[in-house]
Amino acid sequence: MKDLKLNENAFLPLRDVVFNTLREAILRGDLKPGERLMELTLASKLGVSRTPIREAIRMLEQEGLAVTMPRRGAQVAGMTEKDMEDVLQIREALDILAAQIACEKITEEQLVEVKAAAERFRKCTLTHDVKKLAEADVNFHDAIYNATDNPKLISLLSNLREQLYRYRVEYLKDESKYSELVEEHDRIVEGLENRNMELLTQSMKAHVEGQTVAMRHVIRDQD
Amino acid sequence: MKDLKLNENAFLPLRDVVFNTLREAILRGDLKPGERLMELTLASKLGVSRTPIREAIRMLEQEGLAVTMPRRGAQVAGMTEKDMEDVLQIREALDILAAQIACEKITEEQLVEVKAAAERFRKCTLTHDVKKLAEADVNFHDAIYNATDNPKLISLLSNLREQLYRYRVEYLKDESKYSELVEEHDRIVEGLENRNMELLTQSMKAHVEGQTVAMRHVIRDQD
DNA sequence: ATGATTTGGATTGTATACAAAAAACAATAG
DNA sequence: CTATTGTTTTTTGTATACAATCCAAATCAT
Repeated sequence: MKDLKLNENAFLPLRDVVFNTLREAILRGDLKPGERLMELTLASKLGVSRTPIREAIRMLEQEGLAVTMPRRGAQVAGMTEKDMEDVLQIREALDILAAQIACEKITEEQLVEVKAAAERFRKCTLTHDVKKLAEADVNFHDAIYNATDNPKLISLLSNLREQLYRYRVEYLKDESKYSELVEEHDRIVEGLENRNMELLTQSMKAHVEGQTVAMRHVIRDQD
Repeated sequence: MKDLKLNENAFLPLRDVVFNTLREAILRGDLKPGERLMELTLASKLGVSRTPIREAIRMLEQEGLAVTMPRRGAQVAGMTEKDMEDVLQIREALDILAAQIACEKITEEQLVEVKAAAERFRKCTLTHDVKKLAEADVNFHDAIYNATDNPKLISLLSNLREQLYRYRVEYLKDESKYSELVEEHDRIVEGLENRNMELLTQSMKAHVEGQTVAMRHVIRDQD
């Protein structure tokens, strides 16, 4: 386990601060799958008592980032290839759903935001800054999610993305796919702009399927 | 708040027992939307300390059954018509997804189970026992979910169903729709049996859309 | 009266103490 | 040397104590 340090924010209860800290540590890989989350250890590392640690663990558990066996404590949840496939399958369906809802409901303002995000993404493909690129991609999809006006769907999708996060950045390292991604984004924007549900559904489907294939590839290579 | 009593199970940690108890109380309406979940009150009602109560609340929170404002405690989450629509929209997409996956993966054994559940449902429509009927319907859909071999999808769908639960039983009280429901189930079974993805998708879509309309009706009537 | 302010009680947040279970270790018998 | 039992240590589960915050009623000034 790498050193952990509290992401301090004086206004949030400690359980939330601890939750965010652990969540990020898990996502960035500082806490590895299978690693035990021992209350006393974490408590002393983060300089708090066991109480907020325990509450944070209960929260991580429900997010799918930790698993606990009663009386044996919690561990960082592992992500097998199968798990990843399962998540991708769900995300594919919901990403398409989000696009379809957005197609009907998106406002001019929101469309502008989607376009801006697509443009930022395009620019980032030129700078070779993978971190920024990933962020731009997230923004693009979030802009579409937001247009659904369905908070439950939005939070579900962001939870799914979270679970995929560990492999996400990897697949964005393949620069040969950049132009393809930009084109896919453009087609999605076109679909939204013209309220062309058919085109939009097809292009979003192609986009997420492409990502699915790419990530599957990344996972295979790692093992 | 109606009287609460611990669903005692000596092997589970108290937090889980409390969680189940509160979850069921919320779903059956004993704890009403907006009702405060006060730690000390619940603790004394259930005869435990605040610690397991707090942990259970963190879990309910992540399930969407409770909402908490920092330093102000938790309340039972309300379900507006809008919330319900949002959940139904998601469930529709995922139910169809589940059917499509099942169509490819379902085993003979699992198919037998689906058929049996459909038959049990049909029988229940004759007895006018709404509770049993609801249970049979749950079994039918669970049998399909199980065939997806995707645990994350299964647990997501059962969480969504949970959120709809309060209105579920209501819509099953309209006996005039029973024959329609039975027919829809039959078509779904037919689709699975013949591995006819097109038919299956259509019939599942019709089925969940029908439920959506019925529930929307129920909600409107209540307000 | 009305509005600001103080103050007491209620409630949540955090730390800690103690109990119970599990894990690690050591000792002994085979 | 292995297996088994008993003992110690570690770790989780639960209760409780104390601190910080919030809320509402009472008080005070205008």
